[in-house]
Formats: sequence, structure tokens, C-alpha cells
Amino acid sequence: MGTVDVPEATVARLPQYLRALSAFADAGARTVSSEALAEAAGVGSAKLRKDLSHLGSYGTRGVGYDVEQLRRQIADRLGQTTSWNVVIVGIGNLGHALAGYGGFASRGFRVVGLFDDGPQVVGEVVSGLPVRPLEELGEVLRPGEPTIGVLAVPAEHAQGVCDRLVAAGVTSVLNFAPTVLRVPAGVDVRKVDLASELQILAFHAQRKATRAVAPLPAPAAPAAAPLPVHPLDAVRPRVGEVV
Amino acid sequence: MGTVDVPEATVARLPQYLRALSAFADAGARTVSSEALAEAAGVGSAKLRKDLSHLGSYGTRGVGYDVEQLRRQIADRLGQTTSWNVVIVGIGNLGHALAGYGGFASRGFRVVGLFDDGPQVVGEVVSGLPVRPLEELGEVLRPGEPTIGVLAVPAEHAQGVCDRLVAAGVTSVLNFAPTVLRVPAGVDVRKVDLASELQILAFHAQRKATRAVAPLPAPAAPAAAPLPVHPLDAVRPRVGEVV
DNA sequence: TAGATTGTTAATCGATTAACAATC
DNA sequence: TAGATTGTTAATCGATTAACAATC
Repeated sequence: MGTVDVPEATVARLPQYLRALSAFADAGARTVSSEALAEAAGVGSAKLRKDLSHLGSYGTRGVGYDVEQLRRQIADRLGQTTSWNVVIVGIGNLGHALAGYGGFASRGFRVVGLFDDGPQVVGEVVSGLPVRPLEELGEVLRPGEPTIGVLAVPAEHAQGVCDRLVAAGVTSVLNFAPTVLRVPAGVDVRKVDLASELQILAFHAQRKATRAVAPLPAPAAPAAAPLPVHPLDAVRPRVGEVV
Repeated sequence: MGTVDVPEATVARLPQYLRALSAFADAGARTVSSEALAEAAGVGSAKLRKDLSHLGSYGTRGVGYDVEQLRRQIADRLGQTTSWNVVIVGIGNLGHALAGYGGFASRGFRVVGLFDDGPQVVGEVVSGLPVRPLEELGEVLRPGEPTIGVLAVPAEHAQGVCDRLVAAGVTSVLNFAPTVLRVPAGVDVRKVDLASELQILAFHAQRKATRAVAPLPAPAAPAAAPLPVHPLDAVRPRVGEVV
């Protein structure tokens, strides 16, 4: 059947595969080999094939995978078929940015509510939605409709707000506050911790630095790999739109 | 000695431990047991002790860990001792939010440059810093000073901008663009993919939903754990400040 | 058929976990 | 000394990887 348990590590890679597949579809490719798809997604082809095998998706030996079929299948698994509601709590700097993030809508996530308790923010209209007080949470959450709660509040308030989301029926939470959230079984929490990311980079940078000064002059630095050439100036980057 | 390789999974948890330790320190605790610290960090105590053993940090049997000493040691490993420069490229919604993020400064990360090529944005002052054109990258990056590059540009521009950062000497990159970046060996990239996070939540939510409707009526739903009570209304959350 | 490429097997690696001897 | 708690061992689990038989 294939609908059996998909390993967590595999799930985390599905969005990447989906994106790579969309790129192939846009480029007009009908089929793609595990080799090519893996390359585009930045993983090894063995890993890709193993991952896809968990989905029960079948390619064709000697040919590869049907781009459109595989794309649709993964999109389906990632909920792209369903319409998900998203509520964002905490409309500070980050909440603002998230409310306006284009990448959500394009993947089937619809921001339906913005909440905050700061008197200066409530009532303000952000990305077309009014910021409402937290009390009105219940008025926005529809029992039948799957809703994801996004927490962009300060750490001190995160647990309290999370409890209110859960009480209102939210069972999926994306937490940007640097705190451990306690939730009842059945509620799924993912955490994005911006400062931690920098700290982890700093850890490795420091390790690189001390290695460089260490007794043994580094075991033959793995020679700056011959990087696939990228036309640095051919297309002048015009940055600045919403990510 | 203990300075040997720290497993990646351990590194990723160090920021959490550091935060928990700071909380204990603030609360005036002098020592803390692995049990208590693990609880606060949301992990098992065996895992915590194993992690700390990789640091070569020594607690005292029968007593626990010296809060201040352990805090300082982990902070040191995570680069809190060094002052890190951060440049942010792409001052859209997200770049704005990152430029104003308080959690960076408080952990020793100093935002020293904001870059963008959009004529509407260049020159604007964001969080006290002028937005500069990408050409001026070299003027801000000091060869001696460790610098982390943060990419908040649209996917199409990410690789190009990354190449320029690397060419300018950046060896640590935090990438918010939903693309795979190719970098030469020795350059460290971490990725934060906001839409993917929602997709992963959606995957699990969908799985929960189909399980619920499945033939076997779910193997005795693991009874909503007796949640440590949180005074939902005792302290009325005042949300809204910058996360 | 010959060439290509999948899906799966088996080996390996890394991370988690429980248990406990060492020791404060 | 008795109680507490670490650091480490060994077992287990999950994820990665290479190799290849199956098969288009």
C-alpha cells in the first residue's frame, strides 16, 4: 500500500523534492531520474529512492519518475490538496513579515486571522487583515477546518498563548518563540529558533577557526571543490521583494 | 580532553541548554541536576548527560552541575564570547523583521550591514542602519572579523547573492530562501524554510486525520497527558512586542 | 536484446535510551 | 556512612549508503 509510516527524516525532505519537481515541471520535463531529481534537491540518489519508496510511489525502471504524477503525489501528502487555515499570534516585526509571506499562500496555506493584545497593534490592518484581540480567537477558528497556529510572541507569553490555541482546537503549532512548549498528546509543535541557528553557525565557525590554528595544520584542507560555475554578474540580482 | 568532535545532534541542542541554564541562573540557582535541567530544556536526562559529556564538562556526582560554570562553558562553545558580525541581504518583509530582531544582539550577534538592490529600499534606514546596494558588501566585511551572512532574498537570487557573500569571505550563511545553495567546501550553510515547516505540520495533521477515520479506531488514543497546569488567565498575556 | 534505472537488501553509521558502577 | 547523581557502558533504534537484482 505504501501509506504506512513515513520516517520523520523523509517527511522533512518531501518539501524539497516537491520544489525540485515543480522546477522540472516548469522546465517541461515529463520524466526525471532519481539521479537528476536528487541532484536538484541536493541529496544523494540512493536516499531519494529510499524516501520515495516509503511513499509507495512507483517510478519506472529504466525510465525514471513521471514528473507530474510524482509532483501531484507528494503535493497531496504534504496537504497541498487541502486548504489550511493559518492564524498568526503576535504581530510584531516577525508577525508582520509572516502575515505578508508569499510562500504560504502559494502552497495552500491561507492566513485567516492575526491576533495580538497590544493596544497599539489591535485594529491595525496588516496585509489586508485586521489585527484582533486574542479573545476573538474562537470566532475565527472553525471546528471543521484544519488550522495551524503560528506563534510569534515573546517567549514569556508563548506557553499561555499556546494553551489558548490548543483550547480553541488547534492541533498544529509553529513556534517562533525561544521556549519549550508543553502540549497535550495529539498536538504537534514545530519550532523555528532564529537565534539558535546563528549560534549553531557560530559553533561551527569557531571549530573551523580553532582547527586552523591547531597543532596539526589541518589534514589537507579538502580543496575548494570545483564549484558549478554560476554567472555572478550575467544576471544582476534584483533583490528585495518579499522572500 | 573533551574538545573532540561534538555530534551534530548535540550541537543543535546546546542553545536550548544555554537558555534553560540562564533561566536557572536568573532564578538564583547555584547548581542544577541533569534531571531538572533536562526537564527545563524538554529532553530526557540521559540525553542531556550524554550531550554534556561530549563537551567534557564535568558536573559533580551526587550534586549536579554548577549553573554558572556550565552556562559560561556552553556560551563559550556557542560563540557568545566572540563578537559576531551579521549582514542581512534582502530587506523585504522578512529582512526588516530580522534586522530588528532583539534575540540576535542579546546573544552577541551584531547586525552591521543591510543590503538590497531594490531602488525603493536602498537608502532607507531600517533599525538604525542604512540599506546599502550589494556592491558595497566589501566595504562592510572586515577580513579579520567573523561574519555571518543572512539571506532573505527571493529564491531566484539566493545562489547569486550567496556566491557574492562567499567571494567576499563569508563562510557561514543562514538561508531563508527556499533553494538549495551550492557552496565550496569550508562554507557552512543552514537553512530555515518557513513554508516547509507548515507543510511538515500539514503532513502530520493529515496523517492524524486519516488515522482517525481508519479501519481500526486508533490504538487507544494515548490519553491527553495530565498537562502541568498553566494559569491561563492568571497573567493576562500582553503579546505584540518584537519576538 | 542491450542499456538504463528503479526498488530493495544488507552493511554501516550515528543517535537515543536505560541501566549502573563510580564517586561526591 | 547513606543518599544522590554523575559519566559511561551496552543495547536499541533509526537513518544513511552502496551495491545489485529486478525489470522496463
